[in-house]
Amino acid sequence: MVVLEHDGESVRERKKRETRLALTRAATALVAERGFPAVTAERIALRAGVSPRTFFNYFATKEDALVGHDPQRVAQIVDALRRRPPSEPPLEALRAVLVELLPPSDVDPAELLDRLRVLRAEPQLLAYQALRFEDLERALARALSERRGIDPDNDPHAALLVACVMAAGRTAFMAWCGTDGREPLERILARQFDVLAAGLAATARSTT
Amino acid sequence: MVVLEHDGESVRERKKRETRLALTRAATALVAERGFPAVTAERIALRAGVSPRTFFNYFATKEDALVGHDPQRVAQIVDALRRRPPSEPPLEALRAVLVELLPPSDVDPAELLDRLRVLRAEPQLLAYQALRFEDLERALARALSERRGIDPDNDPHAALLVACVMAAGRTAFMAWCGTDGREPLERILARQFDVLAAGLAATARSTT
DNA sequence: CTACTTGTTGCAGTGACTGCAAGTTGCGTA
DNA sequence: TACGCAACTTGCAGTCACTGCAACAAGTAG
Repeated sequence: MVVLEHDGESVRERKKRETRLALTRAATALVAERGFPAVTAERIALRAGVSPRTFFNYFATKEDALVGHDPQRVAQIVDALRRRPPSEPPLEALRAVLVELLPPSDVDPAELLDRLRVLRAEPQLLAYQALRFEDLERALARALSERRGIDPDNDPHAALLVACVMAAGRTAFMAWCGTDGREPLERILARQFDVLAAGLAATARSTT
Repeated sequence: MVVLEHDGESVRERKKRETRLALTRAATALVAERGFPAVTAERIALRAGVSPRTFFNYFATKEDALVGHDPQRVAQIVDALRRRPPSEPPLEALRAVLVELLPPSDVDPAELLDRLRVLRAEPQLLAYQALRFEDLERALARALSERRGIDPDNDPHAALLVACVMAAGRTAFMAWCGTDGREPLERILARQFDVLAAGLAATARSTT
């Protein structure tokens, strides 16, 4: 149970962060024990030591407590993509940006693993995570189309490329979870990008 | 408003099919008018001329009335994949199966387009659709891993390949919707597969 | 026409989620 | 240190998604 450092924060900020963390921990533990549908928001709140109403001050949905979203993060990644040199091939630009920024740095890896394990077992949560990934996917596709000067709403090439890249991200997270975190996420992510870059046709033929 | 042929069906079967169709049509129209969150299950039922309770006899969730799932379909596609010759490269096998079986044949294309347009505008529905696609994705990844004799729960290669293939499917549907159905879905789908097969790296460099 | 099966409906109940109107608590200021 | 503002927590009442159950209606097979 690692508590990451956060200096220069007020008492208020610390309390909020603690409550938020307590809620996601409670949610993760309860869902691991009983399964997502059997866990009520009320129970999560009580285990975390706050009122049921407060739960919804922190998370808009039960799913949010487990998946966790961060609009800033999307903006950060898209900005990084925009700052890449225009001459760089899109796949390389995406790779550079995502390998650096996709692995969360502000979360304890052990807890992230716990949450991923729960996620993998609960279809409902997986769908919710897909929604979050799709936010990023759309934003990236838009940025990429603009970069190439094509109408973002009708650019199947960019859409496909970005979707494949996000697939690399998703599968890397899952594979990382499969190794129980023993192999660093960055390396797995890099390997998935290698597979993509080498061309799926070629890779698919080999038996690994 | 095309009503497809269905012969040899009993009165019961016809009524059920009609009610189901009325419900999805009502749902599509209402959501197009007011947006998904503003539409209640009750209103959908009333517009379709059935009681609110009956709505939930047909669909487990509000989303289902718009996205529509079909477990048989997943099984059908996976079976088709299993019947492919083992020597065939995975990407080609997937392509052959999906180009033939992914475009729905039992739905009026105009209504499908309506639903896709609504889908594209509503994040919540998009997420639900992602869940449905993920069902298929998981099943295909499993079949592919088994075919190659690898543990299905830890085969990032297969997971990535299938995810990319499903991305081709998803983006093809969206691009088809973007052309208002003027270009046949099969052709767009085939083109997305061409992009995949040619290797993303190469394609991404070109400017279309 | 009768017995059986299948589908519809209303009702009551649970739980997710929201807006509102109090309280509490941290924090800058006099 | 006491005051007042702003932010956070809480309870309450309400809406809506969704479910199980039991009565009822309608199609079906003999």
